[in-house]
Amino acid sequence: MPVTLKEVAERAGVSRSAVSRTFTQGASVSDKTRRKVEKAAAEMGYSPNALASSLTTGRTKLIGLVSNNFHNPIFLEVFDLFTQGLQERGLRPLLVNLTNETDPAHSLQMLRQYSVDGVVVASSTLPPSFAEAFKAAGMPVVHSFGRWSTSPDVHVVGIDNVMCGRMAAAALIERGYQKIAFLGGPQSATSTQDRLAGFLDVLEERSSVNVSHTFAEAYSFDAGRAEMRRLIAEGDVADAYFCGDDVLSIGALSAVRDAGLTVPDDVAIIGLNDMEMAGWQNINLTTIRQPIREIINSSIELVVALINEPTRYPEARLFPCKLVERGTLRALPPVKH
Amino acid sequence: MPVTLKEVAERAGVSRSAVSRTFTQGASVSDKTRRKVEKAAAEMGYSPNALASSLTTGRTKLIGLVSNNFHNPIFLEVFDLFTQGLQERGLRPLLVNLTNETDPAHSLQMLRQYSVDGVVVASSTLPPSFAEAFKAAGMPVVHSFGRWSTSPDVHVVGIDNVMCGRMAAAALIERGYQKIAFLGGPQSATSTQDRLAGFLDVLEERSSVNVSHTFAEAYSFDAGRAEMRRLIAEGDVADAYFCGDDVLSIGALSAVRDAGLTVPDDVAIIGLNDMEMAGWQNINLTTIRQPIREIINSSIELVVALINEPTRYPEARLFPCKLVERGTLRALPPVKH
DNA sequence: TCGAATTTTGCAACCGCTTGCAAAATGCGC
DNA sequence: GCGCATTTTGCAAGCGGTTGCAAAATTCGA
Repeated sequence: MPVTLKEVAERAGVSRSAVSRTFTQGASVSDKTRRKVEKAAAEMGYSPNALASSLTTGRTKLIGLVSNNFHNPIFLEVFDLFTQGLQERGLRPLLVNLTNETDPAHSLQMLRQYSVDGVVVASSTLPPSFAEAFKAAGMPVVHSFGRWSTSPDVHVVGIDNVMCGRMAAAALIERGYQKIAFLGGPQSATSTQDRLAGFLDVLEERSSVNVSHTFAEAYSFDAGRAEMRRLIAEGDVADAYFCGDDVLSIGALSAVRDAGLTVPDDVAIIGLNDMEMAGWQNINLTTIRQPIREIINSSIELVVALINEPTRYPEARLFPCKLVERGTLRALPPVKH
Repeated sequence: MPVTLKEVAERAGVSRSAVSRTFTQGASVSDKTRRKVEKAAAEMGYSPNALASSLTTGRTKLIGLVSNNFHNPIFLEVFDLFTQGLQERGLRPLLVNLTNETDPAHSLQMLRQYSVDGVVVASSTLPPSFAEAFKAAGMPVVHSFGRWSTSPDVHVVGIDNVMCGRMAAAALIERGYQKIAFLGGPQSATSTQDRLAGFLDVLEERSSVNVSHTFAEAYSFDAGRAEMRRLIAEGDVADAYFCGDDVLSIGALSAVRDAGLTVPDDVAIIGLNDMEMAGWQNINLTTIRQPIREIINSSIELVVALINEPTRYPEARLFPCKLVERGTLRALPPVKH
């Protein structure tokens, strides 16, 4: 049904090569034939079949976007930025949903069947084994939101979660909180582990502050709420919590308020991500902003670079995070002179 | 780099056709050669190149998923269900982001270049012209969340928005509200128009109730909040609002509460969608549930059916919605005998 | 205007896989 | 064990493009 190169060639009265060349960047065609071809192509509504050309060029312009976080609102932003960023570069995202998927082999096969040019693994909870498996199969891969310290061979773009943990701890100390806790995401997530490590790193030296930590079962509202309810029921509530991420924070917040406690006076909460919803006035969450847009643009640039330079030396691209002050942490005490 | 059919054939000591046939359903191969081939394939880690085979079969197993709603949390659920549903059937979603896109021609080209087998347009705000353009280009297309009444030629899967408007009106009347309003999404969205039509349909006959309506600029928190603030500032607040969708409702709710009004006593709100977040205890929104899972499964089934039967007579598949009672509407008055 | 240098063009092979067709192999009944 | 029907197999062409190479056309200098 769709019109092919051959038909355009016939109509334009030129060879198939001529048509092919007018549609490939930097090929040698005279203005005259180019015009003939373009005219014919326009008349017939021809556009080249990217898949057919991929056979000979070895490039599909397909980028696999694999993720397992389809319930965290932050991922809407991720998808939006990724798809737009890829489209702007003439690339197409092939989405792979890894929910309930534990074996890299299967996803690898899905991607290989479509010979994607590169893969972006966007997840802070997927183990490094996924990105590593793709890399081992010879695919350019970048792990966005991943941990770089333990997978030195795969390109990572994201933030320094340890440093974020430190930043959260510092913010709480500066504001004078004494009984402080970490309410993390799933313990198996590298992001959780690192945030906790940085957090403890700062706080363990301070003998004056009381530190503790627990984990929620997932980065989700329900998990955050359940864990906070448990803490409240046990009667061991801290003054201030650093929560694993924003959606967890919102869950925790709801539990705190349901218990009749006020925020930030009885219990303070600081999140991480700064997803759109964190700024909604009825949420108004103080949080550490992860620069999603920069991470994603950089991930795209990197995976594209990798396509042309597959043996490129692995790197970690880390972006600084910033504290976004809203209503769930008390204000800084006035500076003394 | 990746291993090809030819290499497997050589290793297994059979012809290329034999290898091809062992990997295609229902082809005739003896057990003996099948075993030989499978052994060789396993040893070499071969998996067939879907794109190459698409050249001859005319099927890419790629389904275009086009949308423009990348900021409405409901779409996370949509993406999750779609990608999982497609994967289960051995299909792959090719995501197309139509944010800021007004011309169907460009998206059409993107889809055609990759010769997708079918397209699902998932949006209640995209004009019917998109789905129609795809259909005109000979692509199997289903418009999920679309309006069927004005595009009788394209397959639509979704809900009856007019009926939902009626349902909302009835719910408000049953509960004895007297001053009632519709706070819609963008006026250009077919979903908004239809919900309003159904709403007015029920209410206009009732001379005792006071009805009005306005529109927010988008289906978004900010738009809902802004519109509700405007209404409050003008001092013309109704007792009960039917909001365009859940995210709009949440925005409106935040404005109501900021103004010191209580919900549902001073102002009641009913949304539409029942996205995950509507059930969060700190939101607790009474809303009309749109059966997303059913809509999406049905959309997938339909687009798959369309692939094999392109001239299939167009149909609209509408799923009933249900009221989900939570905390933003007062309870039903007791039944009188 | 002519010949050499340069650019443009078409041919043909190939990318990885499928499939109609005819030949080869197998199965079956007696 | 034989002849026939049936199944399995390989050949070769083709899907829609790209590209190295050599021939044809153009450009350019003198």
